[in-house]
Amino acid sequence: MRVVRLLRLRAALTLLGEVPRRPASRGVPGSRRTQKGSGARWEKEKHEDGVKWRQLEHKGPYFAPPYEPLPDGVRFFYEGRPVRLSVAAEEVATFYGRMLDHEYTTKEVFRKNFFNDWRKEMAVEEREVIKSLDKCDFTEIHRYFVDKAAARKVLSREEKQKLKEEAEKLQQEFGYCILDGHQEKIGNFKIEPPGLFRGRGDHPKMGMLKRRITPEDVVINCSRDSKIPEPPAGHQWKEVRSDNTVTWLAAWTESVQNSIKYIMLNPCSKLKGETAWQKFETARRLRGFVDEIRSQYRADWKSREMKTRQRAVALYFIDKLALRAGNEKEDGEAADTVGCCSLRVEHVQLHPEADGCQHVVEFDFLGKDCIRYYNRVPVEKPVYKNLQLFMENKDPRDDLFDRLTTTSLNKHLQELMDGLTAKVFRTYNASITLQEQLRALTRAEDSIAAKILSYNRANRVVAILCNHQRATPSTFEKSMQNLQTKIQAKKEQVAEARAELRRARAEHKAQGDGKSRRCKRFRVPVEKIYSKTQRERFAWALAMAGEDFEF
DNA sequence: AAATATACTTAGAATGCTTAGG
DNA sequence: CCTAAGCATTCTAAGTATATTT
Repeated sequence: MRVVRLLRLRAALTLLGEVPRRPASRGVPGSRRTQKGSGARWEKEKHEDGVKWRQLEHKGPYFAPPYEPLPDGVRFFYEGRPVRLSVAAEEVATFYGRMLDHEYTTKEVFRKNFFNDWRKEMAVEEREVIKSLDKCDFTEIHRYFVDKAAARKVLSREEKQKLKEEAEKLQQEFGYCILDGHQEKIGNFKIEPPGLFRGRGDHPKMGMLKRRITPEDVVINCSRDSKIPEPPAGHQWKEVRSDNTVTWLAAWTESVQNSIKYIMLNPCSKLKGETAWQKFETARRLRGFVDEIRSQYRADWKSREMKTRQRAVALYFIDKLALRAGNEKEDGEAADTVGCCSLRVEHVQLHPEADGCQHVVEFDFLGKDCIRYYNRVPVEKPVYKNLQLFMENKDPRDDLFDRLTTTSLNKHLQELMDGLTAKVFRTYNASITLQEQLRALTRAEDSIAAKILSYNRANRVVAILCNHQRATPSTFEKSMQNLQTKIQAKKEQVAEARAELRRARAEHKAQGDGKSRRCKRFRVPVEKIYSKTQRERFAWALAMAGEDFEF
């Protein structure tokens, strides 16, 4: 289950933590900051407005290794006859061939886009021959990559070790930068390799060729007086600039959506940690304004201005249901998904009465990543009445909030509280929910195992609020699952019984253990909850969270 | 004021690694 | 031991937010 990890930690620490007394990270002086109020330690060395660094030095990005042509024995067939492809066409063919067992290759849009882009890479003669994807046979190519993957798996211990060391060497060479005198880990130092675009849901561009990026596509950002990264031999950077108002080290434009991709720092870096911390401070500040804001939007439900009413109802949804803001998107460029402000009439249904409640709104729409949001919620009467009004004389495809944009909503929020935007409500409500759940579910005398169970349950509640979920398995996987359903059910029963036993044992042990019995209300060692990486990433939170920290 | 560009966060899928159970 | 389930990490698509341009 995926849950916004920052808020998880932040709120969890408040209630769970045996919090280590150690400095947050290098560059942060040793003494622990005071428990409430501003995060003086993390604010130290603050630059003036908009400036993100004084010094930035790095080695540039790591490029995908060049294409290795297929061995002669691996052939591509057209209409049953082997056809020798040019290197350029072959490379793109391998992108498709290796995906043959993926559901994508059964989708018409994917196939059409791939074939269209593939033909562009072909030589004239190839293009004259290869005219239909249905007549293409990539099975040998596919087999080749399957075998290759299998061969990797059965490598000897030493060979695997060698591969690991090579990866480590790469990490050492390209994975770090110097920012203001400190070494920092980079998040994504590798340029994305070429391949076929894997858009989610019904993406109109799925299958398109994501071009290979060369140094000539890449803009480097570093300090003027630093050692400028060397482009790979025989190449040049598109541009080298020195802009210290941004945090990225390198950038390029991706060929499918024409959007800019960035090389940036790892979340454990000071820079990222600071902004994450600030984000929580903003959400925490909202606590002091939220009552006022709520009575304000309630009053606005009766405003004479339609614009204001729409804004007030939308804000109510964002607050109550943790919906995303819902920016507009260009159609034809991406899958048809919506958020709060971009909801259409077809996405909501009004029920005067349902499930024994009055004024029920039924939401059914695709949100971020094409994850379905389905919910039936009783709402207050004025909200219901307003929705009826907003839907009057509209087509299903019309905007529900036709007088509202994310920009105007955020402008309004900014006036209510400095730094307030729509997404802050998600952070705020998720954090508050986790904290309340932890309070409700845990007791001081619980064993550590029981507390962890409560913690996981609390997170599940937050996940439901935020509609975090994985896509349903593909039809292929589904049929596999069906075959195994019976076995699975039995296994689960057994596993559940085992888990129960283990839990009982753990509890027994914990009860008997004097040390853990002395635990205070929420104490659980932080290692039990967060992996090393997570603890590094949230060093700032660990450093600032005191015994009595509350969100 | 609408469209566009830019920079940054969020989040699911894919992949890698560890560990529990046979 | 080996295997596979489950967790962690990596990858990159898809969001949000806002500044700039038209």
